Amino acid sequence: MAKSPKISASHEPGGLIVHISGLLPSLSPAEQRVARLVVADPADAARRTITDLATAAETSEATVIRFCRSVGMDGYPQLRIRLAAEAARRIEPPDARVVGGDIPPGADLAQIIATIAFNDARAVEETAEQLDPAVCERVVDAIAGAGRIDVYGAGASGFVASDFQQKLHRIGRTAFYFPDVHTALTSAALLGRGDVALGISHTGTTSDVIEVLEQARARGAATVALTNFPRSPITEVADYVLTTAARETTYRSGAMASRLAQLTVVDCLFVGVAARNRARAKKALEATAEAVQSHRVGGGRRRA
Amino acid sequence: MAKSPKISASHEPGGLIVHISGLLPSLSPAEQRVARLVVADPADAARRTITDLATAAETSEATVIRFCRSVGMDGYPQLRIRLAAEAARRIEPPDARVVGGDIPPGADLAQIIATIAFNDARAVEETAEQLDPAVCERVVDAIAGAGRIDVYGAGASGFVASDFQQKLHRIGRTAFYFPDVHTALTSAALLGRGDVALGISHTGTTSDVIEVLEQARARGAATVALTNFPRSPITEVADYVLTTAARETTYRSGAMASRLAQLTVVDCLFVGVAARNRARAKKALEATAEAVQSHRVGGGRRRA
DNA sequence: CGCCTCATGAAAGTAAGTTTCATCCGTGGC
DNA sequence: GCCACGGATGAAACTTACTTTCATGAGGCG
Repeated sequence: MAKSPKISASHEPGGLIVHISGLLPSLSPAEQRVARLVVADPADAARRTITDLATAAETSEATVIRFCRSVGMDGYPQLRIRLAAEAARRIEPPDARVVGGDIPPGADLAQIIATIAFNDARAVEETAEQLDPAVCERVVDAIAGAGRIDVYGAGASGFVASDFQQKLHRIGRTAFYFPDVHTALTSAALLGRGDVALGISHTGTTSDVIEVLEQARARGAATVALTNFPRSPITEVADYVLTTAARETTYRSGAMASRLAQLTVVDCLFVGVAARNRARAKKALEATAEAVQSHRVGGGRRRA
Repeated sequence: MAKSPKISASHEPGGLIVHISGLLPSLSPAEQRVARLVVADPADAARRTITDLATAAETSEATVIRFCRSVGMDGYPQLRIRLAAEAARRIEPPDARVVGGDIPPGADLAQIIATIAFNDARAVEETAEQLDPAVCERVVDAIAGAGRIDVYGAGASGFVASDFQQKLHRIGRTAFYFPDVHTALTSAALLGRGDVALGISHTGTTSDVIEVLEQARARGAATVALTNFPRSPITEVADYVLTTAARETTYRSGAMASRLAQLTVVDCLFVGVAARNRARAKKALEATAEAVQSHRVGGGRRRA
């Protein structure tokens, strides 16, 4: 299979910290220790010398340098400066207790709400910051010109996939979503050049989705991956990689923020596609809105 | 003037750059050359090495160090970091063009992304702000103690409903979602005291959802409405009303931000319920996570 | 079991930052 | 005119930080 050059976001304009946490699972254990220190307190890390940081991470200077390279820096001094800049830009979070992403056992509901909202909003913002408009553009082009679009996703990502399918459908693009792997595989087998397959997986390791995307690619379709981890397996079967920037890992915040981030990306694609043919998209949307009108009761803000 | 080892205890409150330009006249000629370079482009200076900067200022490294001391720094690395931080802070924050909520016809993708993310994040934050923890508490209580939970929603809200159902199911609560009105009505008819019915409708006017909620209420179940409009029809059949705060109205931003706001609310409820029985919820989540483990590739980290 | 790949830190090597010190230059006193 | 004197300055010695190289060992695969 001819592997076309993969397009992914190699830039990390918005947040270095976010970028690093996205790469975290693809790092070696020792590098992860360094990464965690850096992410936990960027300003502090910027103050440390390389030897100091190495000691704190219980590893050698060499590993710290490797870590720098892994996240795309030239060397330690560059990382230091970027971290300092990042830390300065970072606005003080509203409330320390809210930041951890984790919710303390004794938390009351007000606290829970604040924490979740903070993390959700952050995920959305940071995702947008690190999204590469150029890659999006290519994906939008592909979707806008596609004969058919298949959207794949399992579990929580399945909802997002399904949502995107519905959106595309509403503006008159031929799009499908399959809750079932077998059906999805069958569909992928029928894709061809000019079609698009979009696979969504937060971890990037969902084998079902990867498998289907692989199939689609083998058939000549353009493949797009949407994941939180830019070096996860799913990116290897994708022509275009779009990443979210949800930092949460704990079970409670679980897939929550990542879902919102995924939806944000999907919305951007959707609006991009709709903008390609504004008039037609608008007409289609109005038609579909009208279709459900009879299922609305008066008294709302819509016409009777 | 001149140089005594330490003049003032070097507190340069507002800006390092400002501080430096204030000291400029008291510096020696060679130091002034350095200072001017630094003030002219702090970010650039931060990137340079000491030798580099010395050369650019047509002086020696020693003088650069002297300059560092003169402005109250320990040495060159510290200056560099402070400069990087300073430069980062200087960057103009938001961007007026993004705030409007509407996307202009000629917008490029970068603009689209910024706009959507801004509105999405805002919707999440504002929703959290106006959510009434007391009402949430009651709803959480009801759900936590319910024999059965039905979640209703149509169209885009259907995804949210479905998502919530899945979440509740994962922590061992008996929850249902029905994509079809008839089935939903049937289910509602079987609810009773101690059960909970949650209806989601952005506009609050979706007759299908209202009808089902009404049915559930008639059977004695506690009814909860999640809508953006606190006086919409759906609120009339609900014991508890939770509202989102998505301001968007145009077709483009359409149901997008509202969906995220709904998800945020749903996540809050979910975490609230999970927190009611932390141990059991955790166990259930771990068990379900384990169940899908075999559908993930590369259990640990991925490619280098 | 042998081969390979990869992660890792010790140590060697290089570059950056810091200190020391001799020189230079202007100033003011004799 | 000559000579201290003191500050400014850069060359070079020196120290520390950063980077590379390489040997080792663990884990995976045939």
